[in-house]
Amino acid sequence: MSDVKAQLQEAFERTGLRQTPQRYDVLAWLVRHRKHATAEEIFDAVNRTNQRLSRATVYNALHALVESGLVRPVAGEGAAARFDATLDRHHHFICDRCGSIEDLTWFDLPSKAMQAAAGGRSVRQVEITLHGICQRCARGKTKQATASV
Amino acid sequence: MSDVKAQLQEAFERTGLRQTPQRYDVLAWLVRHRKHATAEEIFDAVNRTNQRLSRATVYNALHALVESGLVRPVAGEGAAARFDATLDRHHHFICDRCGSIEDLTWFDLPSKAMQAAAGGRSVRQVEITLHGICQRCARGKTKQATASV
DNA sequence: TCCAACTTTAGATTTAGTCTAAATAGTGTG
DNA sequence: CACACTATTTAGACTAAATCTAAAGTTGGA
Repeated sequence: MSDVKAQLQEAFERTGLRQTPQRYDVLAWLVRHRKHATAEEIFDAVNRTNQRLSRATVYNALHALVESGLVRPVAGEGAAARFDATLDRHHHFICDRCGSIEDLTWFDLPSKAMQAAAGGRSVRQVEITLHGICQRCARGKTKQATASV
Repeated sequence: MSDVKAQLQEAFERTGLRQTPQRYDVLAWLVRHRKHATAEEIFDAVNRTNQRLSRATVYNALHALVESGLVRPVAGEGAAARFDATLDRHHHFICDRCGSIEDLTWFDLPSKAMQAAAGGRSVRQVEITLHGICQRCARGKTKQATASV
């Protein structure tokens, strides 16, 4: 319990992210409930104990936490937004800064290890996305950015 | 040109998806423009040449195309919707049927090949998601589903 | 203590995506 | 070819998710 508390505090310090009660609550909830929650679920849950917590703050907190690497956004379900009609196999690269998506040439995966990790589940498709800074942005020609949520 | 046309027709036949002018236009546009477009961009573009094309139809068409494997949804930018506060490394499994997200134990990737594919880009993080049918759904205990876009 | 920067808040606003009911198009059968 | 049946499209209303805004509240450092 207080173990977790210490761990979280340490995490905030380590990343240099200012710790506010709201951010702490959001992170703590996410750590406690290991499900992959939506912003709305987090809002509802945290709001139940901490009455006046604004929806916008949940989004702010999540942004900040993702930014500093303590939380990872996962694209599930209908959260697609972009489409790709390629019939050839390839992977993707997404730029943290400008959000652009680029195709990468295909490389094979360790299917043995993958099968093991998948357990009994039947796998239809594997999706690999690398995140980082694209070459345009690296060269400082940053156009603009829309931060990821 | 007409080469592409034949290829697309072939693709429709192969997947058994009924070919309609709207679906054809959407797929053709996606093939021609290799960018990873949003539904809105596709709507705007296709609508420019094919005047009366409804927004809903673009979504319908995309659904159908994704369903039959001709188009792949890519989660970019703000399209996250779910969050995950884990400090331990892991991969994800998303069920096509019920949309649930499960954690998979970590397995290493072929970093050599990956580096090569990444070219000069600096990679901060790698994200791996397997798609398929989860064990609950496989057992027929399907609760319900929200189809992926 | 005071200031400046940062954060939170409530609620309005924007945007993406879905839904609906009616019209249209396509398919197979006799 | 006519028929009935099913699938698809349409416009626009609707819903839900996320962002924005301006004002109020916190915080840490000089």
